[in-house]
Amino acid sequence: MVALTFPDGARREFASGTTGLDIAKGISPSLAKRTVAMALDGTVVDLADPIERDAKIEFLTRDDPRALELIRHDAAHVLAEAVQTLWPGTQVTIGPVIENGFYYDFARNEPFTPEDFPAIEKKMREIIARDKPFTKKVWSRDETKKVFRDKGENFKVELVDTIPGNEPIKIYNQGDWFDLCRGPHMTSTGKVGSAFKLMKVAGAYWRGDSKNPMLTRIYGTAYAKQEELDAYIKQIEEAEKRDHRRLGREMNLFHFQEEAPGSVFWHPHGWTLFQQLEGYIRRRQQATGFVEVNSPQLMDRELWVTTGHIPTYNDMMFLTAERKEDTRVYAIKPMNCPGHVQIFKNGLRSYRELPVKIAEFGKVHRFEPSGALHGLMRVRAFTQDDAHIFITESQIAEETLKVNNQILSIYEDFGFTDVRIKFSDRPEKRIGEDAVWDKAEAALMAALKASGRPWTHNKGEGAFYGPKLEYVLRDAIGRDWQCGTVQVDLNLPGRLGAFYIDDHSNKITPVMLHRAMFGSLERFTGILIEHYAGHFPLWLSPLQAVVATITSDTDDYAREVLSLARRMGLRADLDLRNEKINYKVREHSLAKVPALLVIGKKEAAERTVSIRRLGSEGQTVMGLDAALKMLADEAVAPDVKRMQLAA
RNA sequence: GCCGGAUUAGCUCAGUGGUAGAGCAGCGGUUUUGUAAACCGUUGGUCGGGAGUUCAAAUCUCUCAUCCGGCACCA
Repeated sequence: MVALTFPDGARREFASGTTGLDIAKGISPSLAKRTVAMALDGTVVDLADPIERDAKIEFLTRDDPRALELIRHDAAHVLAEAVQTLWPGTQVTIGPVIENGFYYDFARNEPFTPEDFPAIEKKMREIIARDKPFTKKVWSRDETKKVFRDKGENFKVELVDTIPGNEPIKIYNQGDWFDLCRGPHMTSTGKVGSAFKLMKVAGAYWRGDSKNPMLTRIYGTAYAKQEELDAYIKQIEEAEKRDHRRLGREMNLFHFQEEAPGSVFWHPHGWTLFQQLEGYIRRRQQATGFVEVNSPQLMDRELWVTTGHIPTYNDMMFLTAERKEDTRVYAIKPMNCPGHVQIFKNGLRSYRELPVKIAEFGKVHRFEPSGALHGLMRVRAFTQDDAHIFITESQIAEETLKVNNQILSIYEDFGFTDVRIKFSDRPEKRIGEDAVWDKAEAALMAALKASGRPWTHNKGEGAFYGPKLEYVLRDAIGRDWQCGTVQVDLNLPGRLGAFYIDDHSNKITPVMLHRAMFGSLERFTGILIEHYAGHFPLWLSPLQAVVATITSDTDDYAREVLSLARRMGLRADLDLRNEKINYKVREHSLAKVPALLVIGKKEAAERTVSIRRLGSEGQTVMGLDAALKMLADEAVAPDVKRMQLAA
């Protein structure tokens, strides 16, 4: 007998081996009909599974949030059957559930195109309408491999070998069609419903390795209800509207062109935004003891051999050509650290000076693979808010924690509170002794734990010279981008011969922390464009106010308003064009100008302005001085505001 | 880098082998206007670059470049 506890707290006994379906039927036929799966002690399993031990039992209907994964997973199976029915000979591989849907990877000589979607979706609807039950069988390893080998499903054969020896090999049937699958599944294909949609096709390497053949991946999504699917599609459309590449063009912030793939042409407004961010970081780091430097763009290639960059990243570095007058080859810096070590090394350093915190808004160049380029988010030339902190070993945890706290405090100023932190430890390709890595990882982990923030472990993803913490922000379209980072480096300072004199007159190699807060200013600008959907807070907005006239009679007063606004430090423009005020309001609203100062005869006569704020329908009339003072106050950066309050 | 798609006026896009188009923007006029598009006129293109097929190519083929969606990569 097994004792099952129901959600209402009732506890009943059943014969061991009774299935969830039996129990549901015993409660009520309609419950059995609505139930798609069950959860035993919180783990979702097939409703047809026999129950062998005491547990808490719950029946899941389609509407249960936990059933969404099942709907999508079942949809993936239906997709696979549809594709194999339409194109016999296509091999199936894997088809997991992902964050916003599912995909299935197929091996077929002819690639699929989105034009195939209607036919595939039609076939999927047929399969769903047939409503065949999902049934599970456990096969032996050899039997499974033979069946799939005979079917020509070579990828599935390979997959069987990756399943750990102690796990059963499960086969799920839906009618005649079957697939190797971990499960669980719902009771039948009909439960998938009709709220699904194929989204896109893409190439993807078998088992995620670029050395393997490329498969065709079909992405799809599915929801319990049509309204939820519609809402999801709507949400994607809305996200596309705030895509930074689109807003960058519409707001005239920057552009790219063929001659400089992956390099930004910053327009005046975009550059203003960039400079606000740079100024913000400059103030923040200045307040915590960083000093700013500037190091050479080009340095001898040999230096980069010493650091280990050339051996690790040769293909991704830009190098100069040899020339008659100078046969040395120079590398365009892909990182600022070697330059900062040179500055640290120039002159004798005492332990009393540590920590030495050297910062630079260094522009680095990296030959990123062509397929990786993506607007401002992934470029070949970018500016880091980079710094290197030279410390003793005993200072690692304390200084790392300080950096961590400043990064999080900075993100908060922009409204990012949901920040993912990743801890990345030693990669396969690395420099330095394992004992050194042990120390570096332990110190970094201590700081991470002290921060009290949630984090995830990114095994083997550290830099070649040390472990790191990465701070990840999400863009409008749901893609994650690494911004800040702090890395413990027990290798490079030694390689470059840096040392300080300790309290016993010994030469000691310092530990170096690499840190970046925005990371790439280009990327952070892109993320902010999307985060604010172009509606920047006043302190960041490239153009803060436009003075717009209604008739030309008031041009002189408008010019005076502009000049006073500028004298107060506001970034303002003047619109004296011979256009109706409706036209001007529309145009500047679309350009996302935060404040519109409208000047008519009344305002000129009374020395007032009519302020219309972006996003509001109405306007308020204020005295000129008060209006400008209000805007100037609001235009103060959040960190400056705090400094003013502290003073 | 790999798979697929795209590239026509400043922008958004139409044009499937036979004389390159529209809307918006721009420019020139008229209009002096009260909070999201006044009216009239008009400029603008080696159809991404190169090669080929053809009497004839924006259109078909090849190739290169860039961009887009994924994958791989990301010091």
